[in-house]
Amino acid sequence: MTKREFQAAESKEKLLRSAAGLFSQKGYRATSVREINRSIDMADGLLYHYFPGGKKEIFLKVYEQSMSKTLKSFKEKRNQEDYIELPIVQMLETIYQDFMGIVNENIDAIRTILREEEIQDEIMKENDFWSICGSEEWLVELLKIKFRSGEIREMDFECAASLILQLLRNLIVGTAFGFINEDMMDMRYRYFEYLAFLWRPEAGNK
Amino acid sequence: MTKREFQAAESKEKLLRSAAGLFSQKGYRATSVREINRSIDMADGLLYHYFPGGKKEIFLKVYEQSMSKTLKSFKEKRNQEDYIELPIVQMLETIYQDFMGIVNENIDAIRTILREEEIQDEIMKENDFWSICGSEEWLVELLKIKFRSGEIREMDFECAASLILQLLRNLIVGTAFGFINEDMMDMRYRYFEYLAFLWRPEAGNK
Amino acid sequence: MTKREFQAAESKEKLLRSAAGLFSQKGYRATSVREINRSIDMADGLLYHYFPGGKKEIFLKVYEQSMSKTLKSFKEKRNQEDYIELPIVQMLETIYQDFMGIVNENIDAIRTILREEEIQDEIMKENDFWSICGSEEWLVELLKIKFRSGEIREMDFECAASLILQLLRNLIVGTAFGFINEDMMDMRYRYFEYLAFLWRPEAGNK
Amino acid sequence: MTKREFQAAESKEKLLRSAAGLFSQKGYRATSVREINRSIDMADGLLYHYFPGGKKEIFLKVYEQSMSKTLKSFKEKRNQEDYIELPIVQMLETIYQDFMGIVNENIDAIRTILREEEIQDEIMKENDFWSICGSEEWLVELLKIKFRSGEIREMDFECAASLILQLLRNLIVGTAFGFINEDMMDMRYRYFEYLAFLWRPEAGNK
DNA sequence: AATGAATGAGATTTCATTCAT
DNA sequence: GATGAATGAAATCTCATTCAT
Repeated sequence: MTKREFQAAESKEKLLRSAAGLFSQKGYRATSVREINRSIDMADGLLYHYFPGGKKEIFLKVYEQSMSKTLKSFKEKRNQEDYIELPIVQMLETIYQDFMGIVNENIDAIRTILREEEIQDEIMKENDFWSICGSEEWLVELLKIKFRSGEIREMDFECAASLILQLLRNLIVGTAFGFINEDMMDMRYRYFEYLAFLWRPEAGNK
Repeated sequence: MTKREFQAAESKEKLLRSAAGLFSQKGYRATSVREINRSIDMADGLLYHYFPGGKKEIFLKVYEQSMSKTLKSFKEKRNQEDYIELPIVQMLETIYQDFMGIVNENIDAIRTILREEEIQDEIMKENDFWSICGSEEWLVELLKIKFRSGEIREMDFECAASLILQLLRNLIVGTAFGFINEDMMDMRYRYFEYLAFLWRPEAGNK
Repeated sequence: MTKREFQAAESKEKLLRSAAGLFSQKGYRATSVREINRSIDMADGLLYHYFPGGKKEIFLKVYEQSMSKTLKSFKEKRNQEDYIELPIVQMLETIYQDFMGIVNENIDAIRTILREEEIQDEIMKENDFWSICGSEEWLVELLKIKFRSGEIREMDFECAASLILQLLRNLIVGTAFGFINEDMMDMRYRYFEYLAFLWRPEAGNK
Repeated sequence: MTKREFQAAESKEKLLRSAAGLFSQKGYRATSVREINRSIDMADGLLYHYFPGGKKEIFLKVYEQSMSKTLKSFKEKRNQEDYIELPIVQMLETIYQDFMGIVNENIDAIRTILREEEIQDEIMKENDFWSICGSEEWLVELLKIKFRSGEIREMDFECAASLILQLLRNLIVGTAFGFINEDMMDMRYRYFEYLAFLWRPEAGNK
């Protein structure tokens, strides 16, 4: 890579970073192309050199970059078998930690996409955004293993998995829109214990 | 009320109705003041006579109107004691029905407010938007009554109530952003049965 | 008409005049909307108040105004029966005078329209621009009358009329593009005498 | 010529060819420098190496090339003495054929130059564009020869020649601007016969 | 109360040209 | 010779808001 190629790549990267920041701060519509350029002292025309599609293209690229990373992370997590060894409460807490870690890293992109009607459809269709927490099979399997090992009682595992994922999805949106506060977060351990209690094998069956 | 005052009130009402429709259809930024005026054949300047704060004021008024209705509805529902008589599954279904009925009536306003960052903070602060499903005490009480009557077992009732409300809150946002599809809706009865199963008094305790 | 309506009409008229002048001076593409506004000290947005279609609409309106006047003038001229009384050379000269008078009044519009590929098709189709010298029947009739009165000999009158109209059309384009100079204009009397000579009834037939 | 010089000449030629095509297709203003470069896969800066005057210079060079060929062709034609042998109608048709052949080959350049006001003056002044059909002496001579051989009668030969050239000039512009249709073209034989008829030596003089 | 003409800042985008590499 | 990144002026158009009538 020559010096020029490096500089070019850097300029493009700077544009993407600047755009990502502004988009997440102010949203798509409220961020002007001029602002993106000014924030990195770049001439107005250059953005169209790197992104001929203009504002829309740079937004989609910003998203693509961030979202593909996120989606990959989610899939990797699910395949890990670390969860099996843990007792129920710790298992739920670990899933939560993993999930929220990824969400927090990408919260800006998630919030921005959710907010921009104009652009949302294109992104949602192409990328199946909500699939990130959609296919619940891995969790169903996990619960069944726990059942077979006698840690939890028999029940509608699909329902259980689905409800847990709904809670996780709620975390994403809630975090993005700021209606989940610290108190709610801190209550989670109590939630997990409550679930573990409900799932406990019945005394009479022992 | 003089004839003039009546006319004025009528004009204001027409403005609010038209604005509400357009805001929910296209969002705040994408709706132009001119559009609002044209849709009811009103001169451009007149809007500032009724709403000196301009577009922003009219948006806040639209929201206020819609939200205060919504909040009132929620509170009324919660005070009803119809839920007590019902068996668990029916009780959950009825709560769901009541809740979704109100959400659906106000879904446009909800969606618009969630989407418009520029304006959201002002609204959220003033009105404690999320309080609509926040104070869970009424549900805690309900569950306790059910416990006392022997329909459900003892457990962390605050946790149980909180989780149910989280699910309801998820429904609001999910419906607003279109990521809850029919299938998910239809699964709810299975959810309710699953919960009723988990809550069932243990056989050994009888 | 109130004072305000008058002012509004005046503003619109000023815009049209300014646009017409600049378009004819520099052409459509080379004239900027800003220039039009600056030349009459008008705010940039106002043009779009009067002509929501922007630059294209104002151009078409300028043309419409000018062209409809022109087309009407041409048609009126042709219906006049003043030509019949005149001897051949004077008749041709009078037709020429009438024709060029109209052309000169509208030469800016004609030149601009001819030049602007982008816009030409729309105008040509809607208005049948070249019809202004197209239907030659009136001239054929005129020549036949002259023949019957013995002033000219028998010949292919349609050809004769068509050629004369081609010369007139040439005058329009030539004047518009500046390749007809004064000398050529001054030669016209010689042309007319030449034609009169060619058309003279043959000596042997007398 | 070194290899370098050869490459340079080749690059220049490629630029000119591509530019000529694009200019004639879309006009001067509507053709961007970038388009020219892309069409031959050339770096943006290189055009200024070969043509320091930029877009304007390349346009003038394109025109020069095309126009000088055209002008040369016209002059060559006029010097040919093939016309003398032919009877009047065939003579006119042959002149027409020769003329239109040249016009058609260069119609793109002609149209482009006529359309681009910005550039027209420079070209017209330097090259006396309309001289291509201007000096009518050759045609005057031709007609005089025909008179002396008894094929046509005496008349104002300069007028006759001038009128014929005006018709030819009309053909150029009409073809360039597309207001000469097939029907008009097909009528030309009738025109020529009409002229031959008018020019016929008078019966009584024989 | 009502009108709509007027304002002007600001948005996105294009493009000929320059210049360091 | 060749590259394409960088520049920035300028173009068209939108829109919330003001104000004379």
